[in-house]
Amino acid sequence: MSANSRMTVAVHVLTWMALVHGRGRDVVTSDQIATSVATNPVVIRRSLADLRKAGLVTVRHGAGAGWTLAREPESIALLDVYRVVHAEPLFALHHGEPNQACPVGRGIQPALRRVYVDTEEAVRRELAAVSIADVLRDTLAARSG
Amino acid sequence: MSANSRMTVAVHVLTWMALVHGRGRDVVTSDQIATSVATNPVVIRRSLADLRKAGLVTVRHGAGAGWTLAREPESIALLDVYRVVHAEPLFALHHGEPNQACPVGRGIQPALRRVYVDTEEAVRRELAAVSIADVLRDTLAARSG
DNA sequence: CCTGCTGTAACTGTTATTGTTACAGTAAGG
DNA sequence: CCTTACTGTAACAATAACAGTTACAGCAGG
Repeated sequence: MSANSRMTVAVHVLTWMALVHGRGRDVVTSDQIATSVATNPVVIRRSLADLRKAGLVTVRHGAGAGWTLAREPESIALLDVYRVVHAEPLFALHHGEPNQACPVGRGIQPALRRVYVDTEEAVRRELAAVSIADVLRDTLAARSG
Repeated sequence: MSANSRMTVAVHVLTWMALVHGRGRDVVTSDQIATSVATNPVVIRRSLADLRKAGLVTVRHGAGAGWTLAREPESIALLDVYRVVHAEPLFALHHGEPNQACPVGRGIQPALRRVYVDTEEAVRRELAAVSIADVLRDTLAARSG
C-alpha cells in the first residue's frame, strides 16, 4: 500500500463530524477525530485545513476551539472532497516532451489528454452521486452487519 | 507533476507500434521507440516487459531482435493497458487500521470500498471504449490540426 | 491573564518513479 | 560456430510525495 489515502482520511473526518453533528454536538477537536482515524492530530488538522479552504468546515479559535461542518452532510458530495484532495490528475502525461519530429510524439499528448479528461469526468460523476450522509448511513449499516 | 506516467508511456509505445504495424514493418526495437518517447530505452523495455506479460506484444531474441504487436490495434483497449500499469488502486484506504471501538472507525472501510470499486469501474468502462487504433487516429489528426 | 486548541514549520522514514550504466543471455545469419 | 545486435534485468542515483511526529507561536472565550 503506497497510494495516497488523503481521500479516505478526509471522508473519514467528515463522516465522523456528521455523526456527532446528528447527535447535536457541533464543535469537535482534531484530537477527537484523530482517535477515530487512529493517526496523529496534525494529519487531521492538515486535512481539515484543506476542507476549510473549500468551505466544507469552519474553525473556531481560542478556548473551546474546534471544528464544525459548514453544510449539512446530505449536501456534501464526495466530489467536493475529491476536489480538495486531488490536485494531481489521475494520469500524468510524459515527464519530458516527446519527440516532436515523430508523428506519434507530436500528436499523442492532445489525444491522450482528451481520454484522460473523459476518464476524470467519469470519476467525478461517480463521486458526485454519493454524499457524506450516504457514507455515514452505509458505515453504520456495515458496522452492525 | 509527480504522478506516474506509465499509462502514458505504455500507450505511446503501443501507438507507435501500431503506426509502423500499419506501414508493414513488424519488428521494432526499444531504441526506436525510445526515440519517439524521448526517454531511455530501458524505460521502454520495462514497459514492454509488462505489456508482454499481458500478451499485448511479443518479443524476438538474438540478431534482428525486437518487438511486435500481438494483436491488431483495433482489438487493444486502453483498459488492457490500464490493467498492465495499475497495480495500485485509485484510492487507498487508511494506512493503519482505524479505531475499531468507534462506529465510524469500524464501519467506514467497507462503505468506502464500495464507493471506490464503483469509481474504478467507471474508469474501466471509459477506458474500455477507446482502442489503440482510436488513439493512433486521434494522434495523427491532432498532429496535422 | 489562563487555558486549550489551532496553524504551521521542520524534520524523519518510507516508498514510488524515472533515468542511467552495466552486463549477461540469446538466437539469427553468415 | 561465431559474430552481432538486441533483450532482460540488476543496481544505483536523484527526485518527490506521503504519513507521521515534535515543537511552538497565535488566538480568543471566560
